[in-house]
Amino acid sequence: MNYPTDRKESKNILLQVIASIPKGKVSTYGGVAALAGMPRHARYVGTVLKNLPAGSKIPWHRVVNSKGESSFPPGSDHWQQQQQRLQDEGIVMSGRKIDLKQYLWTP
DNA sequence: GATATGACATGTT
DNA sequence: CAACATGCCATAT
Repeated sequence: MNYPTDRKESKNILLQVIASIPKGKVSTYGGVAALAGMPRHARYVGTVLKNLPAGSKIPWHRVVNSKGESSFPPGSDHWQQQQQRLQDEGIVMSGRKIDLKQYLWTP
């Protein structure tokens, strides 16, 4: 059998990957997709996170775009949430971006 | 099934 | 470095 074309499965795999990002590190949408074995599905990762029930234990804040920025509109609630949580994990930001060279999770 | 949308990525200006 | 253009692909209408 090939790789999971079942939406249900693939979604769980993505969530599992995201859940395994260690505290203090981050990953990118594309990175998560790749680690989950589905290249070019960066946008799908976003779609999945969007549908997460509020209060989910999934560390969605550890997923940023390839530039190391939050994908949310600067200043928005989610944006602040994310910034806050990342900072609480010891991640230092230079401006609105974080240094992927330093914080990107590489298993 | 055609068209639009989006928590993306990458290459060009 | 920032703005713009293209490519990508699952979902929603």
